[in-house]
Amino acid sequence: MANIHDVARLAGVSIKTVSRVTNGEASVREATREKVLRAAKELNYLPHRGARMMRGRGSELIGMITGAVSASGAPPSASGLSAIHIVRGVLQACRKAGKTLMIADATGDWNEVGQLLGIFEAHSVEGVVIASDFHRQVVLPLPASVPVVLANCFDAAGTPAVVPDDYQGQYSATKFLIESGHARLGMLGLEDGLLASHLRRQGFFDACREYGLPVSKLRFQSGYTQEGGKTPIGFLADALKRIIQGDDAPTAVMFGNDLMTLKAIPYLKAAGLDVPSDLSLVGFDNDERICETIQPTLTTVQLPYDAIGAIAAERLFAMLKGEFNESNVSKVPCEIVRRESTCAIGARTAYASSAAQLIE
Amino acid sequence: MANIHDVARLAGVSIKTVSRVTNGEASVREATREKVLRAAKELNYLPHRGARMMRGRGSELIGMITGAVSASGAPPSASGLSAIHIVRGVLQACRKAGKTLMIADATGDWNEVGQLLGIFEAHSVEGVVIASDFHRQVVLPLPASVPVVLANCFDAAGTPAVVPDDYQGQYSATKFLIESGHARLGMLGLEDGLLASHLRRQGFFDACREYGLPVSKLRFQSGYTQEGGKTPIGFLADALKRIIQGDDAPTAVMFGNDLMTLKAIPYLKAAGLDVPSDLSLVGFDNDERICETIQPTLTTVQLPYDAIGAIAAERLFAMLKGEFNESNVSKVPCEIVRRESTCAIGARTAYASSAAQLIE
DNA sequence: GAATGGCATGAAAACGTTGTAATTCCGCAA
DNA sequence: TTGCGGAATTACAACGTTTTCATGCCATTC
Repeated sequence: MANIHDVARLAGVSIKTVSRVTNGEASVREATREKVLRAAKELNYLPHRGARMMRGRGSELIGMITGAVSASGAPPSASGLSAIHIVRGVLQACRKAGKTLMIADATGDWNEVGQLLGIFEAHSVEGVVIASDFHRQVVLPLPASVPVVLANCFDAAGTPAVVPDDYQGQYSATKFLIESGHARLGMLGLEDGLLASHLRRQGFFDACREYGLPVSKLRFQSGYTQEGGKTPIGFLADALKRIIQGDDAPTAVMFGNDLMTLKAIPYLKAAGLDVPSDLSLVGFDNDERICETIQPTLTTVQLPYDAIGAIAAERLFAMLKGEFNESNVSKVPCEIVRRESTCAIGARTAYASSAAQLIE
Repeated sequence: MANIHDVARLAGVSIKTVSRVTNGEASVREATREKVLRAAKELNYLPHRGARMMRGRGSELIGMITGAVSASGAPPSASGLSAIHIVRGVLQACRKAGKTLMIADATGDWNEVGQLLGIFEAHSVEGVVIASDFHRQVVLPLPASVPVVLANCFDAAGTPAVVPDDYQGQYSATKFLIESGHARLGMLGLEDGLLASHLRRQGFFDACREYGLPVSKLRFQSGYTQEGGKTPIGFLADALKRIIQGDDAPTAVMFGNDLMTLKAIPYLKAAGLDVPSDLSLVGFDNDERICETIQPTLTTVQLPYDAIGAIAAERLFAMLKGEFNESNVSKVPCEIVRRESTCAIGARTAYASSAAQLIE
């Protein structure tokens, strides 16, 4: 393969001029430029990538570390939504910006991140997006020598991060229900200990307080977990029962994710409750495979993984351009997606408060 | 990032010795080797790819073109299994071989493949794996100037390809049922026109003929489709009804994928049929999110996407080493995965052949 | 004891590109 | 003509690795 010297010789100029032309720099006379281009074409010249990398030039390469690929197909963990959506968001942003994405899969082992960062660096990526499978705080093997943006996670060191606004999401959903006329609400949250669980509970309670609704601890249940893909149906049913039984049973229940909402529906049916006329349901995640395919279609809060990925990538691009970023953690709002599983309280038919007793 | 000089300094040797160690060359005393490795580890040293490439080594970079990422979250298409599993297989093989994977998403548009190949080439990848979302024949924008292996698809030009053996998969499943004592079989296949649909139908019929079972066209239904994520439940129910009604109703039914099996179960229940005592069910794909979580767990034929990805990558590596490959298309066997939805015919209880009439 | 040869190691060159700083070119005003 | 300023161009030094060749060391052989 011809190199820059061959082209320079053939065109009768110096190698630097060839370099200028191939990089589209200014200060090259048109006649010279054409000479060089002709020579390059004749020799079928392509700049050697390795040599370019060595000079630290922009590689147009973005790295991404995720566990989403190896987790694919496995039963969902804390959030029902696959982090592959974050990958998708990053991919789209990269494509728009003309960057190429290199993906490394940490197979869920956060300890591998350091090594993977090294590999990316060896390939001279311009920057790296590190995505977590769920919203949490992490510790990076610092200091990373390439620009890093965290997606769906954040650290104590102040690394730029993009996370979902779980608090606002649940707050908005609660507000939406209240403004639809619901005065008694229930919630079956994710397992305790998760950051999302904590934030959403807070959003739920705050919205209730703000509207003067009684916040009954009884109507908030959590701790729903999944062990090795098997859903402890019994637990779900028990928690659900505690939420919807009694005289002042809620007219709407919000869930930790769409999947548990899906699993709850048979129990509600067994209890003789119609959705949404007897009970409005609100999921979380906006997993379209669930929300759009069940009957009735599911109103839910969107966990904006696509947007998180896209925004993380854009923040990275901004950093690469040297733009300074004031706030370290961007919170992406979780919008409510209205479908058929909720209705205004006016349209609600009689609610058999004792129906919950039928559940076993 | 530390470079070879830093390591050499820390280890108290020359850079050449470090180079020898990192490349596994002989002629390094064990004590020296250890010193170097320790220093490299401490500095988190990784050889710079660019510099390596300049010395004529490969980039250790593999490209992959897929539509799986952009398709994630969307309702499944022809096959219920996401092609992300193929990505996973490729990723694992790459990791094992010390290669780094670059992923480009064709967003389902096959016309983009040519352009993406160009981008990969500009990044001097050593080779590319192109994966299809479903088993089919494709046309490449030839000639690609980098080695290419096709996964889950093939072309007429004889590009090396790795595909699932749909014929053998359905043949094996049929044989398995027959040898379990089932003498009347039904099948609800994928939509017509799909290659997989054709091959599996052939496998089903051939196995039946081989064992002298009557092959009733009536008991084979196909054409099940999905439009924009909405499942035409009515169609599924009708086809199912045609298969299981009548006096000589089948004792086992095989489906085009796990998802349609899942959707069929409520109808079978409504018809008063117990699975597996009245009717054995066999899915296709081995989508663990479905097979392992429904009751009873689903016996199915594994669509070996992971293996396809891994084998495609390994064939690519072999090509890169200059190994010549005789056969162009590798067929990966589809193994049956036994779970609870099938039973031997001896264990079968009385079967109400008229039950199908209850379905509406 | 000196010469030989094999092994472990090191110094310096080379790979192809880009960045830096210096140099040449060119048109124009003095 | 000379001087000047800015544009165009060039020479040369990096970048981090591998390769080539030279060297030091030690045991073996004569």
